[in-house]
Amino acid sequence: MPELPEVEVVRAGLQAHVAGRTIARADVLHPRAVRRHVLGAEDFTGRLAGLRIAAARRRGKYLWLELSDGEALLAHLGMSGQMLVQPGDAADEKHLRVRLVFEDDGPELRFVDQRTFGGLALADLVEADGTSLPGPIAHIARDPMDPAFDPAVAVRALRSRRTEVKRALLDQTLISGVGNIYADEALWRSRLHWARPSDRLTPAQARTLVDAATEVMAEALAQGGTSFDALYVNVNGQSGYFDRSLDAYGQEGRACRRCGSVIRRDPFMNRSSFSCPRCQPRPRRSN
DNA sequence: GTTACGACCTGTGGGC
DNA sequence: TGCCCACAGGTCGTAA
Ligand SMILES: [Zn+2]
Repeated sequence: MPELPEVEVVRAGLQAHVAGRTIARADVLHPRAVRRHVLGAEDFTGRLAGLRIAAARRRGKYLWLELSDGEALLAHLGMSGQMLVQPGDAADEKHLRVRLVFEDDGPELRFVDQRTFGGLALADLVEADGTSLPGPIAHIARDPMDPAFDPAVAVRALRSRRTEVKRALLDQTLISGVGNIYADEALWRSRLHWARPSDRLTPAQARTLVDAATEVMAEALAQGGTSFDALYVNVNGQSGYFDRSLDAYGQEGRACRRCGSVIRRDPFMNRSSFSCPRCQPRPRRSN
């Protein structure tokens, strides 16, 4: 699903609805949802009972709940994960994977995930570059909404890679939070073709791209994120509206808003890249 | 260490 | 109706 703006919408919902509450019980309904918790589902549920949720945090597309014992409940939504705040008497969702029940009388927190690429795990917090992070994601780069994000660092990282610029932009260890939608939008705004060699971008081009990614994700967050269907929703099951503002992603056959050319689709990493043939010409060889 | 690819899942929509 | 294929907001393990 969910790229940075959509995950941030979920984080804010968790902060509002579960921070400060104490977990009474956790149920794992599908073992694959906790496959990253190496000690297994029993250990996972056993250790959560009785812990209080202090805060909901995020880096890139990863979320975590800071717990009262100093651990973190780390979550990734994968392609189809949802965090839903639901009354306990609401019927189980078809793809309900994990349920958290609280000691108060308030609603449950449900992790629902059709494709099961997402998951939850308990992890220790570690110190990385002056920031407390769950150990398993200590290698993930800062995202553009991080107050300590340094665009110059991201520019250097992108230009150090011998690969296509879109591959670099999607590499979460260089800059985090960008996925297929916002990569295509940032490239369109920067007038760069996705196959341009990342290490041959000028510093100014790379900076334009980083700034475009930052801006498009901020605009998307203001619209509640991007959603084409009921798979991508906030904790109350509602979709965002940024799909109306997309200029490239999913726009094959439509006119480019800038030049009127017909937006094309190319196969890319078993998915798609959308771009404008005139604004984003294919690289010849060396640029 | 870097890079590229298929695997991991479930579901939907289109063509025949 | 049904079958088969293409495709979907992501990462991860493996191999070169
Ligand atoms: Zn154009």
